[in-house]
Amino acid sequence: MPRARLTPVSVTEAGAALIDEIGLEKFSMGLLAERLEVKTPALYKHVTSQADLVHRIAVRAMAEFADAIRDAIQGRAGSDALATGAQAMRTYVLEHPGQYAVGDAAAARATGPDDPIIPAVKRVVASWAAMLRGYHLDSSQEIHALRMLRSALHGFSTQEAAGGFQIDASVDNSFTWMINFLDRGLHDITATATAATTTRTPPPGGH
Amino acid sequence: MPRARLTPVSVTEAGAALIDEIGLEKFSMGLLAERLEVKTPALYKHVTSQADLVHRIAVRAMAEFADAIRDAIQGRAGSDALATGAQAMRTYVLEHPGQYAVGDAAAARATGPDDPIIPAVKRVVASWAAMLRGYHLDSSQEIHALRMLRSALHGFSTQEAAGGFQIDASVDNSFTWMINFLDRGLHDITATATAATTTRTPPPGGH
DNA sequence: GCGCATAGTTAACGTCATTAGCCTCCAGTT
DNA sequence: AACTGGAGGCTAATGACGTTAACTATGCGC
Repeated sequence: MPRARLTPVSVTEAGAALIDEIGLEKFSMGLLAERLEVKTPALYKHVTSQADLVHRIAVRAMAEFADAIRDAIQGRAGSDALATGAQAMRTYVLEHPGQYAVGDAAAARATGPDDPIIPAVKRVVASWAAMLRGYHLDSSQEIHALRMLRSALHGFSTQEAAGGFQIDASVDNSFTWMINFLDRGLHDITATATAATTTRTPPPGGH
Repeated sequence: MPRARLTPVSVTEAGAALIDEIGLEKFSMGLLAERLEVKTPALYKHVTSQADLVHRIAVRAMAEFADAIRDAIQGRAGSDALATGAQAMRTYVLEHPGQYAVGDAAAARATGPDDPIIPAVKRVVASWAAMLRGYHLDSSQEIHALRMLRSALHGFSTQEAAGGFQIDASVDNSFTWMINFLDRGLHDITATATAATTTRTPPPGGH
């Protein structure tokens, strides 16, 4: 049995892959050790606890997620940036459901400003904010549009990943429909920018 | 120590309350037994396993959730029904985060058509569908609008419940803003019903 | 008052996270 | 090439938790 096989990074990577395959509930140190062809206690030479390992996975996941969103939006603007970024998010969640779930949970209960997941979360928010800038929203509405976008994309992606959409046909169509809906609405806000912002905009007279 | 104190229902109710307080991760049979002033194995006289108990909690939660949505929408239509139903959902999730999470998870992996959670899920969907009918959408778009609505409301509520919105100020405003945005968009679809449905509707000429 | 079905109890087992203590391999020194 | 020290892996043990088995006691129907 040769030495120097595992490192904190390699353990984290293997854990990330495993958590995508079997989910956080079934994830265990024993399973990960087995996959690494090592006995369970060996893992503790590289991570201090299961909680520590999961947090490392979360940080790594959020960083990769931030990269994916940034790369998708890069060089695009407006509707194009929205559609591409949204698809990138959906793809990431579908391909890495466990990592996304863990990253999202860790971000929500991030301890302090020194938690290494915070920069990654900030990069995600910055990407979405940059994307929204293409719609020239009133600055007072940006925070609301951002939260709506996060909510809609997060909700759709996680429900799809969890198998929450019964008729699996046309989920693609539903997603693009939603993106079109959001895009149209964001454009209309800009178009009616001088009207009241907190009350409903009257429907346009016709097409 | 008198007899005949616990029942499957009372155990489920106590479990539901506990899971809201401490979350699914920290939930354990030992803690629930302690709260019921009983030793752990006593619970197994009323539920067959922890998985069984959690599933009972899920079914109960989904039924109560369905009731809340139905009651909120009852007797209302259009924008009013949307706003009230959405607030009812948000309130339920914020007040019962553990139960909602468990119910949602159970619904996603519902085994067969004989799973008792299915009727409850169907009632929820029926309520949303009835609400959407007030917007007179093209029938081909209903499924997409429904999924978008579920995604947005689910995403917003769960992220808020998890503490995912950093600046906690104005979360109320963000929610009503989102509801207004969705309402406006749904009205606009109806107004431009004869135009192409899968491509973006051109922005209205002006206000 | 008597029995018995049932709710609850104690004891025990298996699994998992975690820790302690040992062992062994290999890098760098000589 | 032998020496050594530290790092990485292993076995054994502990404690929490889910679960089962076997026992006990209680209160309802006769």
